[in-house]
Amino acid sequence: MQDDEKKYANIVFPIPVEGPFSYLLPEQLRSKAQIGMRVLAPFGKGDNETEGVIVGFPEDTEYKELKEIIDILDDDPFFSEDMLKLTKWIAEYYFSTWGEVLKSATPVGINVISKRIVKINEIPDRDKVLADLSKTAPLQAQILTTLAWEGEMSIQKLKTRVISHVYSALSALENKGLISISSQVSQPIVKPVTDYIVHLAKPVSEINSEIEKIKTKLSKQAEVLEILISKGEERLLRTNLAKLAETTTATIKNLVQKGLVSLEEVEIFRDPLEGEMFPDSKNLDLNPDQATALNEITKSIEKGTYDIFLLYGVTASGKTEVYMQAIGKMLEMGKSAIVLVPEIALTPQTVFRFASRFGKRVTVLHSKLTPGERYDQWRRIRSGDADIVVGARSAIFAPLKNLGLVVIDEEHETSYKQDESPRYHARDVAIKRAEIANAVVVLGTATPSLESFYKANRKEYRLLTLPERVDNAKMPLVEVVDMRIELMQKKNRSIFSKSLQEAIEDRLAREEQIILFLNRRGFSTFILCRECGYVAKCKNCDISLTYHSSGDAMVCHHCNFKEPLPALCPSCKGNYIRHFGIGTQRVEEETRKLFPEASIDRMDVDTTTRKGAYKRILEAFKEREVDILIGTQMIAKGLDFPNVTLVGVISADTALNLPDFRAGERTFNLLTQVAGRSGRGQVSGEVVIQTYNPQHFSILSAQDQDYRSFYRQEIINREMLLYPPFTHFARIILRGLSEEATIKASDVLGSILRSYQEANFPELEILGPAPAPLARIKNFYRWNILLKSADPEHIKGLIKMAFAKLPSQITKGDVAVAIDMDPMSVL
DNA sequence: AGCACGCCGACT
DNA sequence: GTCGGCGTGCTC
Repeated sequence: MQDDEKKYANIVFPIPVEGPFSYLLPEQLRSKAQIGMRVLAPFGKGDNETEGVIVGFPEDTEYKELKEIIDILDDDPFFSEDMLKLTKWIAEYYFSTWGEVLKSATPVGINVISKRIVKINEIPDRDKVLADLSKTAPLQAQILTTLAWEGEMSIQKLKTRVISHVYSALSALENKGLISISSQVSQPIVKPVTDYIVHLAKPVSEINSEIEKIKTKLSKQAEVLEILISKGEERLLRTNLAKLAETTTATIKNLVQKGLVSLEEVEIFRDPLEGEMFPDSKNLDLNPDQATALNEITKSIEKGTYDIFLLYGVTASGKTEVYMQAIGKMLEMGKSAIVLVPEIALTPQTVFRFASRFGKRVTVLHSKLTPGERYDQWRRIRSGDADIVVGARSAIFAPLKNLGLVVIDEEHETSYKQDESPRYHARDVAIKRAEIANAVVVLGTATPSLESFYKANRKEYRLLTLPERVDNAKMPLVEVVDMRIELMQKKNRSIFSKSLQEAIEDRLAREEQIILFLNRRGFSTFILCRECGYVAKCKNCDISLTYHSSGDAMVCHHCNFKEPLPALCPSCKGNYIRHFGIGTQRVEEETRKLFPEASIDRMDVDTTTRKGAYKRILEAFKEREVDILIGTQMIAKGLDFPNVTLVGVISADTALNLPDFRAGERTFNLLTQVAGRSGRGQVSGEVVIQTYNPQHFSILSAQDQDYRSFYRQEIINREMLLYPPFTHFARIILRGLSEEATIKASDVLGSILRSYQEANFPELEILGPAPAPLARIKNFYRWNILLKSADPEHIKGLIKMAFAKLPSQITKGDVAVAIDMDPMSVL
């Protein structure tokens, strides 16, 4: 299209209303405007200056009174056409809007933020006006008083400071001429940072004689010059040079003024890996299975065709080495790669391996980065300076050009699903992105999700198998201990079975390391009065409180509500309040009691809140300063410590009894993953799993480390009950502070859905409405409606119809409705 | 989401 | 008559 034909532009905004909206493109912006650029445009009743994205240039529009785009914010498109296509697909599949998906695909802090500013006008007799107002309109008086103090403030701030419903009062005040309201745009929070490279401005001989002159009186200046000479061609940044000479940049400024050095301005990229050392690493030798897998992947890469591989390799089978060598091939072909890892697995270990192999071409993206770091890495990726991205879920939106490979490590991990809107699954988004870019996807795991293995069996994915551990390491021997027998027959009331206790003693004697795993933090799981049966519950949630020995408090694991442990039963005033069930704190205490000579550490959410704590604990364990590491699922995954030869699972039952269709899968995954931490080195490993359900197939399959056996049984269950992968679910969650309103809204929505379903989608099944298994969280009542169909298009169709014109009865009483497509759980 | 408009009970 | 609480509807 010719520039002068680009009269209109279609814009999407980050609002929950589906656009796009058409605007007039002023003549001076027509040559610059391109699809994917961000713009500023007046939007809504108050013409608020809002940031949006150009998604098209329509030739014509039905709208008569178009507004004009104010400005274009980018010099080249911020979103590529591929990325626009991908985000549009996400919006449609996961019931979000295009604009909202684009927003969540943008690094935080770079948006312009538009605010409505309220300003108090000059009022001749302010005190009198205020006094009159406080009699007739106290709210207006309150707002005016607040503004008199502050001068001006945003409506947002006013809402939090005074009351949330301020609009009618504001318009009344505006009509009286007491205040004025205007729109104000603030610049992005994060900006590029610059620094200066310091050059010698004169020949070295002249500088040397200058050094002689100033050596005694201006020793720091002389030192700076000496360092510069010694570094020769190396480009030194002003801040680094000052640090080296143990001085400030003022010293360098003086040298500039004397004409001895000159400064060259350069842009700095804030680097999350700054200051860390990564020794070079070379490709390792592959065993035959690894070589076959790599060969298959490489063939697809070379053909440049869209292909999906499921790399099913047992724990410690060397999947990462396969990924890295595949990436190596990719780089040779001038293409780029994304490696997605679960947030929890983004340990220094993973980053270390990639950075050692690929150096500065690697960048990391995860939630712990500062906005500045994230923004800069984003730009490094855009410029092609970094072409390998290792990151958590949202790194799937990294703006790589010429994408050739996407690796999803631990593809079964539920943390790949975002639990707020847009509720996308990064694995499925990755597959879509690869399809658009004609790239190769590698899904790696020791315990494939039922969905992925099913697709591999149906040849939708290509299955690659690594059945052996690398370096001839053996799979660990797993013993399952029946804790019922332990109690009934052996009269053992300890949290440790005889087997586990003996195994620990044995390893301690041999100076090998031990991991004890329990997927529940805190000290106990619930607090009960033995006289009247009272159980301490959270006052905000429908959940019993967990006792934490640190701080001697009862804590809610959902909302973090804390309460001191009562001395007497609050219900019957008896003094038989006791706590039951075990958490990691209790395990730590019992372990210390039983093995006083051992060095013990614990790793869970409670011990890793401080920055760097995570790294410190793992570092100490790696250096073998710690014999026994106790932890939650944080230690179940990805850790590679060759000296660990025993893993003890204190209780395998925590996830098993949850009322969720993935309970069995989750239990098998967790047990297999944690068992995989044992015996990764030369000495073979052992695992002891304690359980009250020793006959359950999830536990028996985990004992044999036999995924296929687990799959064969679980897939039968899924087929019988028509659960995924045989169907798709959409879960509609209704949430409200009033139980009555929540139930009412659920009923209304349920019957609307049913009426459309019967007429249009007879095979689609509607379950509920019913209270969610966690029926109250943080004071909100929760009700579920589940839609189930083999065809996700039917679910989409039904939801579209039912939500096209929602009666007000649903949102009345502040009931919020959320739709979760392909939910990870129904809790 | 964010904002304005319009309806209606409560209070001057 | 206003005021302000609350539901309704629109945003190029």
